[in-house]
Amino acid sequence: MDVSWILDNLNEPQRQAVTAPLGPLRVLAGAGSGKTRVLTRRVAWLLAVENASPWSILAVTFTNKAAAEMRGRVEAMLEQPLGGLWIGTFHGIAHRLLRQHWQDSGLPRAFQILDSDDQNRLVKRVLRELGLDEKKWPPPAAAAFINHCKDEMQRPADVVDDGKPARRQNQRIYAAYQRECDRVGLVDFGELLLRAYELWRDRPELLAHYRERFQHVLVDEFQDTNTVQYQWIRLLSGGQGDVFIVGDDDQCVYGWRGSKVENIQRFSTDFPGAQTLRLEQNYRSTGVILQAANALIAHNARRLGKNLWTDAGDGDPVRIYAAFNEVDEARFVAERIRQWTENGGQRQETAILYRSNAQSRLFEETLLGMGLPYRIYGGLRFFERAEIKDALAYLRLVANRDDDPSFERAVNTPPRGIGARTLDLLRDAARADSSSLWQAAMRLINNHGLGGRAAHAVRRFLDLIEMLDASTRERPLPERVSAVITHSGLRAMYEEDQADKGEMRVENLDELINVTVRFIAHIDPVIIGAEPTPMDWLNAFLAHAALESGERQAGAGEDCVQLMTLHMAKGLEFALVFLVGWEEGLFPHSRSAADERQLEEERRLAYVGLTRARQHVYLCHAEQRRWYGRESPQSPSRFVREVPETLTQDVRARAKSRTQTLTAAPPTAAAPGGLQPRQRVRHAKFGEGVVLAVEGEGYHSRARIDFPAAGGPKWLVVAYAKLEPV
DNA sequence: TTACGCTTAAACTTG
DNA sequence: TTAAGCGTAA
Repeated sequence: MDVSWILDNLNEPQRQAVTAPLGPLRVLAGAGSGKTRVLTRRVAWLLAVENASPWSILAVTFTNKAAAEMRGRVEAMLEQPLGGLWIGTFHGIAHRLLRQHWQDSGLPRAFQILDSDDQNRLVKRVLRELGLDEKKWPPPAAAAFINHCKDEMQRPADVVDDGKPARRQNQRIYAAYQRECDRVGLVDFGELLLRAYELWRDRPELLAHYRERFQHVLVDEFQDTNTVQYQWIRLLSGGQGDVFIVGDDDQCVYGWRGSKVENIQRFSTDFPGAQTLRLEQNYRSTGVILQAANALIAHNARRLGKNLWTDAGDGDPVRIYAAFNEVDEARFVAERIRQWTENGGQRQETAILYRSNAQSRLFEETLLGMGLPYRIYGGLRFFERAEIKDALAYLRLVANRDDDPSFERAVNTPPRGIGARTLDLLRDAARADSSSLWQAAMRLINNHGLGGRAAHAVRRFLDLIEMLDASTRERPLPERVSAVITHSGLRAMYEEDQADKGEMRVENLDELINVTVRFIAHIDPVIIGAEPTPMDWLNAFLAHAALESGERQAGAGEDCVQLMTLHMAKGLEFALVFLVGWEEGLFPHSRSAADERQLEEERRLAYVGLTRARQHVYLCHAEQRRWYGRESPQSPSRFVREVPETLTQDVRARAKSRTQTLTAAPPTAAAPGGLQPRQRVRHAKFGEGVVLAVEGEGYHSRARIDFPAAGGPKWLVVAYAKLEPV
């Protein structure tokens, strides 16, 4: 058979990976080494050469985006739909299993998925019920504890009591929270994975069935797996079988979310006979950028080891810009982007990558001021918007009256006179006979346990939900959603909202109806089952809303400068990249500095940043930065130093002043601004110092000054620095 | 029940 | 600096 189409344009290691004999295989795929290509070709290889049935293949990714891309590429390559082939996220596949085996999983047929917002709300309520002070036990911390336990496959009973009161208390909270979820049929994200694991672990006949079926398992971004994901894959494959994993231990940057970089490292011991292949040829960046990235990541101790190379030539040095302060940094970056576009470069080929979102503001302002269109990634996603969550809360009450998080959200949105006082009464009543808020509300009304006014308001709310359900029960999903948006009063509330966002929110509510139409057209038959009732459609849609919260909000269209965090940039590439705020405390973040493991993760993030660039990369740091409203001296990140000097070039004077430096007098002569080398000066923050050198003229004339008290020499822009002669 | 001023704290974010 | 959460006042 002619299989050349599968092997076209593959280099030797890629070809080895695609054609590898069946069995456990670990592919260490460096940044830009053709990882997705290898994964999709491997699927084609299994189908075309190994004669695998689509039914026997399971491909797992982390994000919906990656899953969609993989499905699209494989379908395009094979020019046929993929039938029984399962491609999806860990959560999506776990969800599918639980829907199919809800009884064996101990779940109600119409179980609902809690997103992290709902989870926080529920945790809050549990804390209140346990009589715990929210100041002392912040709900997000308790939720984090619960999620961490589930990542680590620990049920409340498995939490080891180390005698510490905090842990004991968290364990109690976890147990109470889980009782609540189980009572009402709510499943959080961690629960999806853990239940799916337990389903197979506790039902040998089911496990045998899926082992028989999924002869071929492929996992993308394996370095990001957490414990339960890892053990789930291990359980399915029985530690052998055809398991094809792809990942890069140097790009594991989600440790704080449960990812265990050890998983990709221990694969070879847990899967006996596993082979390892390395994809090290990079098709993205210049030689200098790769050498810089290699040198930086070499400072990490716990690595499998890998060296990226290219035959594309060295390219430009890594440019380092020491800005005076954050304003200067932003101005420099914007100015360079302007030059890039003047030389014919596209704005969308440029990216400003920062460690934390708070850094974006100044870049935004500066780009706006210069009239450069930009796009910020990191806003809310469609299903996370307040108005959408409002509408979903009503829908969820329609689906399940006992859904307390939704009850709390919907009950006074729009305001209908049911305030904190009344809600407290409902909560107390619900806790007293461990029922849902809905049931408590009904009882209180019947027992006249509420004041006349409150009772009337609550009754109207209950009637509203019942009406929404009854009147649309047999109608198609889009009509039900439309009815909820209108009769709940949400549409009217946002229409009356004179504030800037009201109009957009109404548009979003309308878009929600369109989303349901598209959802129905693309439904996964396994999820919806045969002969679905309208209620099945509603439940499936609600699960969809929780699992696929949509693209992150982004600004204007057209050709834009791209602004995002380093985390969001993973997987993307740009011709020109600015890595900004490379200062100790900011990057690496001060919270990571003390711990070696976390520091290594920060370094991997730096590695991710560098390897985003195809042609040009700038490392920027400021000598001084206004941060949290305080002005503070900053020192360059250790990561700047970890890039060998032979690969870097300091950017000093502006392009404009380059001609000036050519004609400028030697630095021993009197310098502009009245500063001269060896002169002693005083700076408000850095104390006394000695001028080492001066360059440039006018607004951007800069001086290198040694401040012994502030940790050594710094470049300062004379116009900003307010230096006093001593 | 809502509105305003005070206190506090501040990474990264998939499903 | 800013945004969110909370207690007190209207």
